Amino acid sequence: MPRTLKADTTRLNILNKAFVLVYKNGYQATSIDDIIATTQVTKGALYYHFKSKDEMGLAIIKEVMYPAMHSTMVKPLVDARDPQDEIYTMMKGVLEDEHFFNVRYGCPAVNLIEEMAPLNAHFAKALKRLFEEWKDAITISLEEAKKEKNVNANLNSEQVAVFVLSGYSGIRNLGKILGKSCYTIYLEELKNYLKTIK
Amino acid sequence: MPRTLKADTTRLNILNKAFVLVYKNGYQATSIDDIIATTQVTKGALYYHFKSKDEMGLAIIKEVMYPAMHSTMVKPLVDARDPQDEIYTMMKGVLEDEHFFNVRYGCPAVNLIEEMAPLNAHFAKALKRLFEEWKDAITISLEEAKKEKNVNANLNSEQVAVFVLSGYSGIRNLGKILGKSCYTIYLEELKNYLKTIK
DNA sequence: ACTAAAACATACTAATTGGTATGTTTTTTC
DNA sequence: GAAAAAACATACCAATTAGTATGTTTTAGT
Repeated sequence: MPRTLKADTTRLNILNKAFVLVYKNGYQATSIDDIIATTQVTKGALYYHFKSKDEMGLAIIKEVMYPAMHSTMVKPLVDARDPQDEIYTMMKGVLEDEHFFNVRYGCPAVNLIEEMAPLNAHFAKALKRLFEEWKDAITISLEEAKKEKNVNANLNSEQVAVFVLSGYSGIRNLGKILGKSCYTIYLEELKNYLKTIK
Repeated sequence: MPRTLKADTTRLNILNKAFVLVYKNGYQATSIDDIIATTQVTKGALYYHFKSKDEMGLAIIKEVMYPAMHSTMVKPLVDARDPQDEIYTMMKGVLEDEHFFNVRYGCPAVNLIEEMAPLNAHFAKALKRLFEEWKDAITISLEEAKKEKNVNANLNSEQVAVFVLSGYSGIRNLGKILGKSCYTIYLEELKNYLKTIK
């Protein structure tokens, strides 16, 4: 449990650098030694802040991934007046953000689901929370749009949300083998699809 | 290079058992020792058939995954007369096949793309071939349907194919955290989407 | 300034990793 | 049936793994 500002800085330094390593190489392929090498933090310090690698991994999900995903994926949909437009814009923004993410390495959360969900129930639960919130944001925005007659009244909002999420997760995966061009193709067809729920 | 029938049997035994281990635990998390333990094949025999773990991994993709995916995903679309129907049926069949695949562990090929595409160019290339062929099968079936006026004439077939593939890959990922129910939801909305390309 | 806890540092460990060196046994070929 | 090659078996190895034991230094509270 960190108290001092310095300790907090150390903890965040570990979390952020470890996040990047895990993002690029996978969780299991990132060793504690890799992390202490790139953070310049000693093993004693690391194990003072986290009692195991898995605890650190969970902290990465909750303290690094969650806030990042929330602000880029969930927030843009809150109070959406025109979900079709806003879902597309959000998706385009996420896929074109090359600051945090890039085509080659996909999406940190999708990667971690793929690798760790079957192996670690705690990871699965934390990652599920991430995507449930995103799904709910889409669902709610569609339900609101229904009231304002901006989308088809007999639309199954949650069904559409799951469909959109699956597209995102999948194109992040395909991007790794097909390259960035498939993002553009996907976005074009997403646009077409969103038109049809009017 | 195997010659005898017995040697071929050993090789295939390794490949099939290793495939299952990799499918369930990931490639990097599956050790050579794990493989020799479950196959009852000694290390000497294994390294007689494959000169490295990566060579074995490539053989798994080409000799186990490729044929399996081809028969369940590509073949059903060849000579498709009504692609909307056949794409849906194929997808339903793939997602409901619990013999080879299951929700918890996702799709072997998707898993491997996620884990290995950024780390190993040979893996990426072999996996790309798999999905390119699947994509082409969908594209061609749609182009044929255009001629017979079964789908919209100004449809971008490849774009639809990429969109469908992304949905598949994504729902395999989401299935790991949301469980089997999301397969059903996804299939329902896929059906809706496919109606719109008429 | 003193003390206790917090924060970090160093040196280790036992287990596991992919791979190899050096065998023996089994088949094939002539 | 003998020689050669193919197929397999055993014992090892250096490197890496997550984690720990045992320190020292820094900070906070009085």
